[in-house]
Amino acid sequence: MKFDEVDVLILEELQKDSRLSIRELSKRVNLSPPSVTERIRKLEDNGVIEGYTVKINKKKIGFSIDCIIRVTMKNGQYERFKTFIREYKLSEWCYRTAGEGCFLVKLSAKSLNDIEEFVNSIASYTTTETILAFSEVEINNNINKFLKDK
Amino acid sequence: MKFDEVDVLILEELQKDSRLSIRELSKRVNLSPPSVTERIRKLEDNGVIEGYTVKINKKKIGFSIDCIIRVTMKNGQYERFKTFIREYKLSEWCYRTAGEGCFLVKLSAKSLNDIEEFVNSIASYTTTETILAFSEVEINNNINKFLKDK
DNA sequence: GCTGAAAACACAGACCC
DNA sequence: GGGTCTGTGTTTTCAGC
Repeated sequence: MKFDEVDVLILEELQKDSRLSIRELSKRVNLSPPSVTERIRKLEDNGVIEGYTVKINKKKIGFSIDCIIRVTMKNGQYERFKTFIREYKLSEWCYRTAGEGCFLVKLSAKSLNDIEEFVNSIASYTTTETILAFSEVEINNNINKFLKDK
Repeated sequence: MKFDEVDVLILEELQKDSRLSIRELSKRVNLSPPSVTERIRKLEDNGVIEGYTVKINKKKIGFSIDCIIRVTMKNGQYERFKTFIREYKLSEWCYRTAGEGCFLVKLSAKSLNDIEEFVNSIASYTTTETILAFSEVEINNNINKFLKDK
């Protein structure tokens, strides 16, 4: 798809605040409101923009422990695990991985007990390695970081 | 903080589409627009709502490889690595971890060559284990999943 | 890509339950 | 805590260029 600097500017501004009005957005990128609307529509149609969401601070609502768990299937029951993890109440993301282990899962938990429960609940058909996160290193995720210097 | 079902409903709707107007939001949660505005303001002030952002599909803009790298420092140069990773052009998130390894880093890359470059660039003071992601398992991240059944 | 006018919306104040 | 009304200014949308 076509994709110019103005599109990147729009994505940057929406990344910082997706509730910005079209009007304010149009001022920041020096275009008229209808033009900005049209560009956003195209980015949505192309699937570059998947949606707009709110960032919720999980720590503020009691989920103070982040951990990543490496899950290895004992008997190749991949689909069983996938079905389970999609709706598991503490799961945030999950990747099917190459190398040691079969899945990498991120949990957001209230206590270590939550994590023990998780591990126990899949222990019959998996083995696990639990990696506790001490802290998160804040990363610059501005889309421009990925696209510049080419 | 206080936190009732209506607050959860508001967060759910904003999670699905943060560009909703206050009016539309108020219809969906059966409250008047001023009340919804006030609740959102409180959620923002309390830090539960950290911000509003756009979901960008990285695959659509050429970043088709996801990988997670376990980084171990040879000489404890944690700050050096943190400073590096914060602005590294392919990094998406990073955790300081307990257990084997010191950091877990997620990269979004265009090619395996990108990943080789990353590993090479920190090889002098770290050792790494690269975990390629075959695919992502789509997780239900509705905030209600975390809060229900208590 | 732009403008311009009509319709929809957000916000603030005053007031009440 | 919640709701309404009303006024003001802003924003979106759509037609036409």
